[in-house]
Amino acid sequence: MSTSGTESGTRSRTRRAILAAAAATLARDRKATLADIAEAAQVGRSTLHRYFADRNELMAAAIVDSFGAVEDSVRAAAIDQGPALEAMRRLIAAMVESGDRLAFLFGDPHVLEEFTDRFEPDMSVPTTLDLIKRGQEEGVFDPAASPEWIQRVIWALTYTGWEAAEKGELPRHGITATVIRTFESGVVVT
Amino acid sequence: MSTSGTESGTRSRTRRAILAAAAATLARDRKATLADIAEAAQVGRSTLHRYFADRNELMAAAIVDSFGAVEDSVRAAAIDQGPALEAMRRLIAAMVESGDRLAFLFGDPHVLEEFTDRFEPDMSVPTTLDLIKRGQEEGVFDPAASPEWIQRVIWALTYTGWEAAEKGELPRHGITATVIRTFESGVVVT
DNA sequence: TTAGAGTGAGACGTCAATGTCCCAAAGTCA
DNA sequence: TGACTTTGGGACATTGACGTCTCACTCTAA
Repeated sequence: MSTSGTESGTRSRTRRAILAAAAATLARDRKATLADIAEAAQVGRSTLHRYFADRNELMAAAIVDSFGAVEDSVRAAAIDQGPALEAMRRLIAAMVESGDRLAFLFGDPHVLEEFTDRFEPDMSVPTTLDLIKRGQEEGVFDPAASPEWIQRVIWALTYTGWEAAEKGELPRHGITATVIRTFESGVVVT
Repeated sequence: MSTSGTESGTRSRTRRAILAAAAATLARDRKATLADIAEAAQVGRSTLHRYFADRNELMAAAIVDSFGAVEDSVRAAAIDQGPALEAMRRLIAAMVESGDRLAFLFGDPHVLEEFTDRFEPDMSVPTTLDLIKRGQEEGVFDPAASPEWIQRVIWALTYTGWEAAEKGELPRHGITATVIRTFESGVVVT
């Protein structure tokens, strides 16, 4: 069960299917049972327990996994390069792409809080704040808003876009543009 | 137990304490047990059951109650009067004031969905969507954004403001101004 | 083909939350 | 004060989710 050891292809695939199903299922229903998750992963409940002894272990692993997925996506956006405004657009696009994972991680405020000690200080969140601060220094982001507030707004709008698409109110391909537009200019015509 | 009958002052007070505690507690922890809610209401668990037979009944009553509280608050904002922009500012202020109740109602998407059939919206209260459409006709709200999207943005920002204050990142008295500013102008300096 | 890896189904036992009931104590009002 | 209302706390049974375990079956790689 050590993460360091090499896993057979089959086991590795099953493990990932469970983790992905956990994130996707819990993002849509926070009260989902382990049976629900196992079903979503097309796996028996006993198999799920074979990989993750208890709910906490699964949660911790799913958080680390989802966080890693989001990190990869954000890393690919290279948000420390180029003008802050353009970097922010790439960041938002990357976050929207990780919709499921983000909704799982941030949909329930308690999810992350209870597991903050399970993983090491990450790269993506601090760099988001870095990007915001850089943007403020460049004079493109509202200096009256705290970086923390702006970060919350990004999460909130991204989640809202994901949720709207989830309910069919917004086409998937339109999420990014809509979120970026609202994030940048708000809703009032000037 | 009929809602139509007159209730003694004591019972009425107890009932309201339970409903308010339910909304406040569930807004902060969606997994709160009935024992948690009873404790928050400073009431015995058996007393809670005396007023609400089961969890569903309590949920339904709490939703109706919270919805009514928000409706009252919104009605006082008279959002069908005056310029749409100013009406929107009053609406947002009213929503921020109802922070707890809104966080309870909209914090978990499933809460409302499961109980939509339990209550009818008060038709005498002008809806948020009406105000948004009016604003678009007046040319003050982005015509490229759907009214539903704008409504979601209002909810999301209000909730974010409430949450930020809840975690001490934002002073209570600053929520409204911050939410309005972000809602109207976004985050990018033009 | 064959041994071993991996799996599904399901039987248990456990546990926390729930819902019901009762009764003594405290509160309320005439 | 005395009748009536309301409450708190505890005993109890029920339920659904969990976690553990076994066994027969399927798949995979040599």
